[in-house]
Amino acid sequence: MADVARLAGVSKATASRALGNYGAVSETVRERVATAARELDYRPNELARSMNTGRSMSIGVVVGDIENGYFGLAMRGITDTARRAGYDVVLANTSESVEAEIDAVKVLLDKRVDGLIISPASAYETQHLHDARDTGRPIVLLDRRLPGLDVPSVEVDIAPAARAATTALIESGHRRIAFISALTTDGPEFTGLPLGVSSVTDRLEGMLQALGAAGLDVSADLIRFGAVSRETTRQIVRQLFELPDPPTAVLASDSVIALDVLLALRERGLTVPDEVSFVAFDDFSWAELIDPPLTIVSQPVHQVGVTAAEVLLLMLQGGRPATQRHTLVADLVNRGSTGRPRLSARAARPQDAG
Amino acid sequence: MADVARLAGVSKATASRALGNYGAVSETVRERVATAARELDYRPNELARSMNTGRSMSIGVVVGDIENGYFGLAMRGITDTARRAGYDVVLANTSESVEAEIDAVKVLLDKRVDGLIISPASAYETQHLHDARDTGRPIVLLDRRLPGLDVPSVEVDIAPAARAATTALIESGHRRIAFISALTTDGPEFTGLPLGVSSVTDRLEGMLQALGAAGLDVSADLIRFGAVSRETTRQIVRQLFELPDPPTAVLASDSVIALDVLLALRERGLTVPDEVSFVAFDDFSWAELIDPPLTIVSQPVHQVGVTAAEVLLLMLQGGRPATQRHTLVADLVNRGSTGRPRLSARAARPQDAG
DNA sequence: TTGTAAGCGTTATCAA
DNA sequence: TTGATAACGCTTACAA
Repeated sequence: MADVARLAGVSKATASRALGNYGAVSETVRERVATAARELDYRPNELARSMNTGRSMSIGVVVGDIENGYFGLAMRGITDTARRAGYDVVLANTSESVEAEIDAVKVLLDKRVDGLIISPASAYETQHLHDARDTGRPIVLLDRRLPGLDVPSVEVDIAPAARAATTALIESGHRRIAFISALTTDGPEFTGLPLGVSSVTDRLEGMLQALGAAGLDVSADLIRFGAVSRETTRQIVRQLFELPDPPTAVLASDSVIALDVLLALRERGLTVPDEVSFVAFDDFSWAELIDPPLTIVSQPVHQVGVTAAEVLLLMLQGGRPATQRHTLVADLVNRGSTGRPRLSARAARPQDAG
Repeated sequence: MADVARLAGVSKATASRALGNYGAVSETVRERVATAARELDYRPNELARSMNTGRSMSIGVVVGDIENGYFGLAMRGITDTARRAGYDVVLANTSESVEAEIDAVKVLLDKRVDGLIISPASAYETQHLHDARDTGRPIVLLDRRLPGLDVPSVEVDIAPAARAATTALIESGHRRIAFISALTTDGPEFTGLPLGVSSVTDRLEGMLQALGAAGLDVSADLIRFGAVSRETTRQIVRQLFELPDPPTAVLASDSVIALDVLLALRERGLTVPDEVSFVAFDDFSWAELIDPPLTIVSQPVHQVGVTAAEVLLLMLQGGRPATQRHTLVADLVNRGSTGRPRLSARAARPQDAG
């Protein structure tokens, strides 16, 4: 910059004003500086710039697993939206570990990101998020809300769709409906809502509402967590179908689980939807490709990312979002993986396992 | 920092040394400073730190489409590896647009990332990458190499697997084998190798080698580009199967195309593998779930990301990678989507289209 | 409209 | 082992 100023025959301050397009600069000087800059292949040091403007023009995004299609798609919405507004995105992956999240938030804050979009790993350990908010930098929660933390969240209103899906199953005659999630809980047993992740709570809540409305009991043994790998999911499916009174329908909490459950079902020789009805939350490309095409609760995932970025952008400009809870709608898409339960499916088939 | 120094009763320089763990500081002073820092909830300004160390401890990653599972998985490998070494990742998505890429590289460089991992959108327009390299900051190419640019690349050695896949098809009796890619080329017609993206070139080269070795002609009309959306892919499939001599086998260049081709095939009532054999490049979760399970050329995508990060990290530490071209191996996984061609498939079925 | 000088929060240099 | 002081490369008063 000093070189540019010298070549243009002006002071550093004037050159800075000319290149930064602020303050008052005469047209002739502006051009002279521009020419000098081009001549010298000048590139601004955004670090220095950020240091005294106090704005880094970067936002931090903290997600559980970028490898998961859900976050990939949301990420796409975030980056595109942020970029259009001149912001860059610093990505941190936590593997759904709170420790990693704590660390990521710290690092991002130290690097002076202007704001944060976070999909918090836990609703219980949130001190670091309170601290982050207390730095004054805006935070937006992605896909999950936090009861105790007063910051905007962008979510999908999934409970109604979960309820609709469950109700449809009940109306088809299902009485034993299982729910499988990757969420890790204290114990393997379901002990009640809310859970550590609101988006999972909402799914379950919708399901329980439907059950309740139909006067059906909630069987804690059909609500299973910790499906974090193909192997654990397989075990869960095994346990479920070795129950004296096995489920006739299964809800999978996301697309990764859906895949593993479907694989486990097939391994056990259980056909969908004849022996087991199947519904997956989340939107994923192959849902309509497989046989049978999957009944799913579709979510506007890309839009979730876009909206999260928009809300953050608004706050970055000093605005206050009209509401703290931004919800997008989910849709139940009925396809071929759900149908009437058949008696044959109610017989446990433990011997079929591979 | 000044406050911390004051509270600890030392100079700014000493406090900085104590907190930054460098230089010589007595144990007592170190503790005094640490206590003061804790007391004041001191957090370093990494921007200021970066400004005079010249290292931002951030790397930039520029990919075509983070939404694509391939990049999502590679990204996971990159972030995890970088994080372990203390680096953050700034992500830029280009939508495979060279202009966006040029812009992204500029911004990242201005923000002083210490290095770059790029999956270049084009092998033709690379001036910005030469410029980037000339800044002295290390660059590693991901998934694609650039003939004219002397920087390390991390790729999958996919030509042999592509050749093996094609050879297997030929040995099964196939003579008309189509290749469909999303790559956008100058014209719709295939005019020869290399193409603008080396990973696509390699796939095709493997296929052409197999054809050549079997003494088979290369039909330019079976090599199709520009399958950028479900609709264009559908059109390509239509054109292919309305040919007087339609293909009996199709190779899909990646998982997104695979999905769209499969959908288009189904729409036309073409069954796999009875009427059309199908092979997809890329690794994706649902390949073994669908019916028939897909024959694929599997790639260690996560490892590609890890290796790219490792090579960059090495260069960041001043090292020189042993080789400029890092290749990982691909495997042909034979499953159910390939088989012998049947005569019936050779009859064009133009009327089946939706 | 322009220039001077101070400041952003660190680390690097050099002397003590 | 420590401290004073000068960078780092910009922006921002304030004055001219």
